[in-house]
Amino acid sequence: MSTFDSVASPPAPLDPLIHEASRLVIISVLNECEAADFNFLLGTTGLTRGNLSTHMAKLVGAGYVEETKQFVNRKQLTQYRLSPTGRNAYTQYRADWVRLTSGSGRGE
Amino acid sequence: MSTFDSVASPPAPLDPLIHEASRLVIISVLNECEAADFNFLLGTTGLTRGNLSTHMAKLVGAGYVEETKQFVNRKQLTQYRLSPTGRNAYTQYRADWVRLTSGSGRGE
DNA sequence: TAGACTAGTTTGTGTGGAAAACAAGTCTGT
DNA sequence: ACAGACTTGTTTTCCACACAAACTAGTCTA
Repeated sequence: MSTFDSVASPPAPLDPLIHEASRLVIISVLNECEAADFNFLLGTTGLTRGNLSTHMAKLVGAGYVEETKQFVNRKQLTQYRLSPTGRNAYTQYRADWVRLTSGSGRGE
Repeated sequence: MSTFDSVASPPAPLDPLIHEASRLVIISVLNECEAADFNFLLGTTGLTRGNLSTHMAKLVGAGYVEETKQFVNRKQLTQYRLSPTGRNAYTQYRADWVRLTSGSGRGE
């Protein structure tokens, strides 16, 4: 038996889908704005189209974000909004992050 | 010219060296404990040896962590501590993260 | 109807994180 | 004193995923 066998708890694993930097930006934007379209996110996040597209696909695929596609003025308009699941996950993520960076509950 | 040209500020880029989940755990542990040895980090982070080794190498390489190797009781003992640079970077990272997740300064 | 623009998606590529394999040294028993 | 197990890390291999370039689909202008 080593000195450590199960002394310290394995830290809360920080939902990778949210923790990834680009998606964290996207989600935090969506958390403020009730809904945001593709171009707005493009501007606020600074991502390329391809990148934004794949990240959104993942978030939608995970059920964190809801997608609405429509045509306005004969143009495609894709809008995104955080789902309740996504909002919960984001809240959970932030709590985990704070706990992690504040020393796992032992107090600073 | 598109609707967005430089409307929203490209968000603060969250130092990737710190943001990566495993290293974030490591650094936050080091930020509490004045110094920690390899096995202690192994226990608290839950990483494998190989993994921990490579992450520490990166942190040391970046100057965020200082490494001290010695022999105690004929055994190798490697200790790590956050450097001033690392501590600053960590502080900066946390500030960036908070700003990001609080809505880029527009206030929640 | 050709060419440019908008709005997004799909496809390659390279980085880098995770675990397996390896290395170097120590201790224990016989 | 030598074989085998254990400790303490390091190196190597593999694979997932983020990024950007290329592509697709539709609209507008001349």
